[in-house]
Amino acid sequence: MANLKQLAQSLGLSITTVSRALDGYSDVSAATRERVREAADKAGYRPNASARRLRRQRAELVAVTLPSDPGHIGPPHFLDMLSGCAEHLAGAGLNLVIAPVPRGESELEICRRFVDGRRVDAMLLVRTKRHDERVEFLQSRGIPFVTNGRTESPVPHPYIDGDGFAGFHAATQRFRTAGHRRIGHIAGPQEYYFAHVRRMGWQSAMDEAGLEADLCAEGAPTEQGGYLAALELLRQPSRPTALVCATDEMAMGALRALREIDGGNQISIVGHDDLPMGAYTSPSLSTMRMTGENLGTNFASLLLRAIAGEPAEELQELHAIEFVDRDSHRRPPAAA
Amino acid sequence: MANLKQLAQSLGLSITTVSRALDGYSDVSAATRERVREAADKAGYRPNASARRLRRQRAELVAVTLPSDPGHIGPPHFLDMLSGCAEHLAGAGLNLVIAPVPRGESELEICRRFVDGRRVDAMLLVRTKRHDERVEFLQSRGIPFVTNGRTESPVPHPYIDGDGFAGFHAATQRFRTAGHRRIGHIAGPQEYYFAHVRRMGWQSAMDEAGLEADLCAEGAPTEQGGYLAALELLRQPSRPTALVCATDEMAMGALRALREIDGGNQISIVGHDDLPMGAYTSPSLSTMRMTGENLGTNFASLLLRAIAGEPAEELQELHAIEFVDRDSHRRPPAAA
DNA sequence: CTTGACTCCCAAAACGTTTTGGATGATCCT
DNA sequence: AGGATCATCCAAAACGTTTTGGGAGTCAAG
Repeated sequence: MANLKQLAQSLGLSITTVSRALDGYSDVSAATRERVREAADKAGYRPNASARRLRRQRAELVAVTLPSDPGHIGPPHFLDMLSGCAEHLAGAGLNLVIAPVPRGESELEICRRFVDGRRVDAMLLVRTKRHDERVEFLQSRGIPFVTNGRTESPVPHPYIDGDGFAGFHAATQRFRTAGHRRIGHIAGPQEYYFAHVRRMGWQSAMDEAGLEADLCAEGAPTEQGGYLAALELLRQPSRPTALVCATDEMAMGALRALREIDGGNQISIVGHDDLPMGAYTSPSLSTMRMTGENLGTNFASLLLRAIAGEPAEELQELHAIEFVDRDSHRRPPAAA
Repeated sequence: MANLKQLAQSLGLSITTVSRALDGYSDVSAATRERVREAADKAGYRPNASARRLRRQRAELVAVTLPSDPGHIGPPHFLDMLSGCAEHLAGAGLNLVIAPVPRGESELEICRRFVDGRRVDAMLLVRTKRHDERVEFLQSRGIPFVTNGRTESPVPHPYIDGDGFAGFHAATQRFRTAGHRRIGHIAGPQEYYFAHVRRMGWQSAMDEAGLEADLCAEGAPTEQGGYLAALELLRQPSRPTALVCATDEMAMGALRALREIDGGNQISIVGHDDLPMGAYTSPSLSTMRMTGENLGTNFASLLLRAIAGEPAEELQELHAIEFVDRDSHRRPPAAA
């Protein structure tokens, strides 16, 4: 309610002393420290955030950019992630601001606005591209950041990601072991790292099995994108008997396509992300998910360490992918 | 990159003139204005946000508190809402910070921290209670805010809400018209306004139909809460033949209870919120949703008007509820 | 009595803006 | 010529902190 000056005046002390008393410095006597603290409490004093920020040259803020394209908004538990992340950051005196990207503006411009206007001390990036200009920009500015998802940047940066390659490799092998030979892949836009690496996982498993990796269709990372991509694969002369889909949303679109197609209920399918609604589709959607608890907290602590100056190499977390065993992947391999 | 002083020095002008040139004041000649603008562009100058905030005595920030209890995180499209809201606010130079509530701290304390530390110019509140201490606090401080959901506060405040009373009244009537007589209600915690008003809607429709409104069970606003509440109702000597549920999550819990109970597939059900996954349950979940597009944008513009000083009475939006016609409400009324 | 160490306090600078209240000439009117 | 008006510019204050670099005073040791 009041400011430091008024508080100091009412106590007959200097601004300096009051400030230092509240910050717990040892060069103010225990007695006055107590006296100051009491008065501050009673007055409901809170330091003015803007003033402190100006003086300390820190924004006490971290921004996370939210891509506005539908289907690009990241993992399903994104809000939980944000919430956990914000909570952890708050413990370190940082607040999380969300930076949506308006139509017509690029994510890069948003980063620029936040960073060059010194509005933030650090940034969080989601849905990284293989070649990500936001990453390059932040690196050029030397501002700490952590990405959710890797990139192909030549200079290392902190990230947290799931091992999509291994996950999709294993899922493809699982189908192969079950007897499938025509295993298709519904891929996301290949400029995204996650989409690319998932496709590589599928492809590598196909190669190792000596199977041709020709049943691949790419689409937008949405229900509709998955639907269209699935239709494309189902029009092929020799249909797939199993589909490995880049995301659950795409998998749900693929399920819709399968329902519309004769014999579609004979085709196995698996997605990725473990969207809650996957448990309710029919058949319920088998899927994969990143292991490790509370992505948000993890994300936040990586960021805090990055701010503290730890080198990027020590701030890279690659988590295993676990299979979520439901019904949609158990169709007979011979049919279709 | 640079600051005003350096910019001024390099141009041989005063700080004042540079500042005013950039802000487009008319007391600097068109020629110098242009010259300054070019130099600023080339230097990539952005005013330091903290300094501006301190001087202008505005935080340029708005906070929204996120309750951390599971199932309390508000509407399903909450993230979309936040995103739309943040985007709209950004147009007015305001950024949106999310303020999660850590365990052991109350939402009120969070509000206090943000408001008294002058970290924000305004606040957004979600999941209001009938008697909401956050609302009282913000009113006492005179800081602008908008709630998502009404309260019973004696002094009016800006809000945006769906007409839950009418929605649940209509849904109950719909069951009555279809021949149901034993229509139950699965209620959310009654301290929440939305939960209370939805219950009142059901009750009033029952009263009008001359039916006894005794089949009501209250639970946490989660899947599990709905499950438990449904079991409670199904244990009654005379079971309900239809259930009106406070939220979709609770309705999905109720569906689970029905699956476990003999004859449960004969009981009609309807939820509220239009969660995306409701389309995939079996039976697909009939539900309700608030009309009006982009809640977030709406929310933001109400807030901007509140900041501009419009009286609260003109900033209250009550939106109609529309029925989402799927399968779960079409079970025969006679069974069970 | 001096010296040094120690405790407790403070004045002033600095952070980078925005805004107030002129100052300086030039131009125009009478 | 004298005054008024206008177009440009600027010095300095202010916003509320944190931090630097001491300044008194006390006390114990030399």
